[in-house]
Amino acid sequence: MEKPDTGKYALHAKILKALAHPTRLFLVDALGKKEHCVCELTEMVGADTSTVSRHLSLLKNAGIVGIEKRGTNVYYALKIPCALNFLRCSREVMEASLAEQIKAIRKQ
Amino acid sequence: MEKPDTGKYALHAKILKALAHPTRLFLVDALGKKEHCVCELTEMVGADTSTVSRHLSLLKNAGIVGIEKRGTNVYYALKIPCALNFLRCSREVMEASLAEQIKAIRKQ
DNA sequence: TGGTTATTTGGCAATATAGCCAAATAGAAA
DNA sequence: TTTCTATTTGGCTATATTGCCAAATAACCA
Repeated sequence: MEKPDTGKYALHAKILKALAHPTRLFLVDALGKKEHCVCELTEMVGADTSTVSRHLSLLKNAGIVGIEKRGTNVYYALKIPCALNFLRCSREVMEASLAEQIKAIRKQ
Repeated sequence: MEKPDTGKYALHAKILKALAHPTRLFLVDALGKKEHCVCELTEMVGADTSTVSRHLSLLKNAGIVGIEKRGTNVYYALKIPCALNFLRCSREVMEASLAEQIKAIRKQ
């Protein structure tokens, strides 16, 4: 068994970290349906443009989304469609975790 | 489409965040094979006991692992086996992301 | 050219996270 | 009881993350 902080675990954690934020999950969900420019996403998210831009560039750095410039707009699109499967998959974990937590509360 | 910071996305992000650390991924991997006490895990991880204990309690709060006290030891076990499927699933994302990043570097 | 719009980036403050050491706690055994 | 071991928690520092505003940049249009 490999120790943590070796490549494998660090890399894996990096990807999870990139997705581990409500706004970024929202963005990935939205981009999974179709590409959007920053202004559209800003409108959907309801935060400052600069904030949304930073979240998007973080996702870009993780290799999850890509960009295409058209006119003054920058269009973001999901580059890794399997990220959606992964999210669906992790939602099961979320639901199971929730169920466990409810059980734990009842036990108190 | 639901806005971020509503329950669904926040909860999902919480679970991902709990897993988004090299040491915690390592711990989940180890506990996926069999239960372990903190001292065993500390040995495997190679960090301070207090650090490992804190990572474990974070996983416990997320509902991912559970404990059983036996003697002076505390045994941790994976409470949500589907977390392993999820990790396998997210590894695909990691690999795809890596491939995309390599492509991006080549383009420069 | 100058002006307008979309986006990114610098800078800052608030907050969260991670790690260690040392102290507190819990249980087992002498 | 005291002592020992395993684990958790308090306290601290260092670092990372988030979000906003304001300034910089980029691409278009007049």
